Amino acid sequence: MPRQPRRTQAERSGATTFKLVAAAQELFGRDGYAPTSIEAIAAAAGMTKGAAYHHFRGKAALFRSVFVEEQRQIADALRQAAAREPDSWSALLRGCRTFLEHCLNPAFRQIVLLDGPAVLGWEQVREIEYAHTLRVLTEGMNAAAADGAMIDGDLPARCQLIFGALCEAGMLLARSDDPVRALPVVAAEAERLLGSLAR
Amino acid sequence: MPRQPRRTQAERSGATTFKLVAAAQELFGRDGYAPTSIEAIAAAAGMTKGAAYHHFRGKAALFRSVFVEEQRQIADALRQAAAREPDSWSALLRGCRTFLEHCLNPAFRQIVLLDGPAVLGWEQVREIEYAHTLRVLTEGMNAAAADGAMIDGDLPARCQLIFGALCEAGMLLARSDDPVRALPVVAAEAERLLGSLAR
DNA sequence: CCCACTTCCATACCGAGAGTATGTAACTGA
DNA sequence: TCAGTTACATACTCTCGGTATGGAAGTGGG
Repeated sequence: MPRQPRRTQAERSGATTFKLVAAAQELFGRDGYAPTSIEAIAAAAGMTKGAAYHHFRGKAALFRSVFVEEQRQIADALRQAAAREPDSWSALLRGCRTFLEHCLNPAFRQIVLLDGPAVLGWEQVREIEYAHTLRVLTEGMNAAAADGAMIDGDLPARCQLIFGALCEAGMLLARSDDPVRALPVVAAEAERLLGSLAR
Repeated sequence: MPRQPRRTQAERSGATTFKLVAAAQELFGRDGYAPTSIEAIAAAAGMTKGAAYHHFRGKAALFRSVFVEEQRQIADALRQAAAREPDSWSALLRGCRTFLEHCLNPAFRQIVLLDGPAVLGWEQVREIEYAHTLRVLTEGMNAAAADGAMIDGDLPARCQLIFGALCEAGMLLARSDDPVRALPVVAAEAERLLGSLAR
């Protein structure tokens, strides 16, 4: 009978990668990609560089995991918010507002909006986003279009444009003097933009 | 009577900074910010690091000059394109299309859309853009609004959102399989977005 | 239970590159 | 003419990403 190890390999591995990604998310989000060293991340996770380089190809790969994690989180938030709305159109509007609110999180802005494109390149960012944030947006738009609530056009391209507008709105909002008071006006403008696409 | 030097200090200084910025624009645009070393830039400009660090605080400062130069170039292109249009609204549309075409330039995308925000931060990027690209867009929108061609709302915020949409559209366009054929459809969607704001 | 094998992680090391210190040539102004 | 400033090169340091190596922990077949 094989003796039982205190922790299986999968457990060890999973625990350390989780701790690494969590620490990286914290530091990348606070200080940005370039000023954050792998060594600092490993130390914050209670280990050394060796562990990090064992589980990740390099700094960019670790960042990628953090980026994906951020995407997962916001996609979840968007889904939940949209699910509470009665119809496809109001779900779309609610999603936009939720996204803007999420942009008040500095770590999200730093990782997803500022560093993401530079570190991963547009190709990869878009690929990841299309599996999360953009996916939710696309589904919402398709639903609205299917309900006949939206004027005709190229929906994938439209999603992309709206998404770009929302990202910019998020930055604008977050860097305003009083984000809480600026939210309604920015959200209103975003909804006006979206509303103008309504049939 | 002071003897005439072959070149005045201002001439020397101006010539080297110009060569440095030109070389940096070339390399940053082709390879990106991180993979481009100061030494490589200086060498391409026919000098050593010392010159670069004499005229610029550091790598980011040199990049900033390049970024500003890119902004100047596109702002000029936008102004020229818009000036040929008969009315404020068609000038706005023409400007959007010109911006999209400009996004086909890989160096512009790399410097302005990908690296800019990560290297300079959103604050600084916005400040520079507001003196160039966003300034042109704002003027165009104000003119259109003054002509009564646009629905009411917060114009500064609207400029920002439209600008974000255009940037995303530019990336989408540039990375498509056949940019030349994709341009009409993306431009159409952008113009639909803008057109929906028409009165 | 044993033992070769793999996985996990730490320590030691290497090289690239950003930034600094210092020296020297070119220009300036009194 | 010459002291002082500006422009630039050379030499150096130091941080940091990445690799090589060694050992500890877990795994699976006998």
